[in-house]
Amino acid sequence: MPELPEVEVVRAGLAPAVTGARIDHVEILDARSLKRHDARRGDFVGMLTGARIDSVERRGKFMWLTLSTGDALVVHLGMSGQVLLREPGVDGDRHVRIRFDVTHPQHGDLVVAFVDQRIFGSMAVDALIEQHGALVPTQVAHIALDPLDERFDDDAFVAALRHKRTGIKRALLDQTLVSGIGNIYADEALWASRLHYDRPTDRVSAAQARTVLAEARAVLRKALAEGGTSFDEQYVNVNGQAGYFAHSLNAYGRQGQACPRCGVPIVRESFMNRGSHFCPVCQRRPRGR
DNA sequence: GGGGGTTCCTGTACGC
DNA sequence: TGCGTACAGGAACCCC
Repeated sequence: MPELPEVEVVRAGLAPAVTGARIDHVEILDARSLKRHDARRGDFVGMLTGARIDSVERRGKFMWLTLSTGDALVVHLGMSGQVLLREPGVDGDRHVRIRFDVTHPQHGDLVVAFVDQRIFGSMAVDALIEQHGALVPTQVAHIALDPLDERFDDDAFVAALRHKRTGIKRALLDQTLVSGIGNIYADEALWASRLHYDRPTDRVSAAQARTVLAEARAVLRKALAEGGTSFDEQYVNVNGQAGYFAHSLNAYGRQGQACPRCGVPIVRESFMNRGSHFCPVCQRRPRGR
């Protein structure tokens, strides 16, 4: 499931292939993949056809292609989204929702396929606004910077986290506080920090907040270096290849297996409609929870 | 106004 | 074998 490392792998693979390319043709195979597109701003196909792709950007789990028209094509992969690069005429990918025919001045013709089994992802054409000295789509403006962004303000994060009145995992998943972290890397960062997922944020010390931020950074960087986390066919890079980080997980998906630190079996609990994996010894449950 | 529960969606795994 | 059901979760949305 795409979190920051997976989206960045896709962005980095897409950028050299499509930067400078012109969008010749757009085909919508499933309009549900346009749920983020505001039709009042214009027709999706019409706003893209003929546009040149100038760059491929990312903030957190959102990605966007800046266009010569001044707009951006926003991409969110959701749970199962993929962006695949294909040779023209090569069909056969399942669950293709939107298909783009592009022409690159050096690389020639290319097909960009937006594939999404569960349709939690989507695409949209959106206006760009200036923020933090950069241009971002309006629908991405509320998303915080991610911890790998050099402009990320550690002190502000620590203060905002401790000011909240919620559990620490819920806060880590709050994309307006810090972006790019999803269920897998939240569990991993909390395991590395020896913090229980339901620890109240107003009872997290400044030192602990810095630790969990540092561990989140470390796990995101390591996963990025290994090409992201793949459990099945739901996450692949633009060439359809899986990442290797699943082999490096310490807590996520390891319920019943020994904690790599203390040997006690990892526990999985349902929390926020998803699984939370933690070591019951290393990550003590907060009192009264 | 912020916290937290619900909802969207489909392929896979599993039980009967 | 086949059917029904639970499960996976990012983020918008809504209610309190």
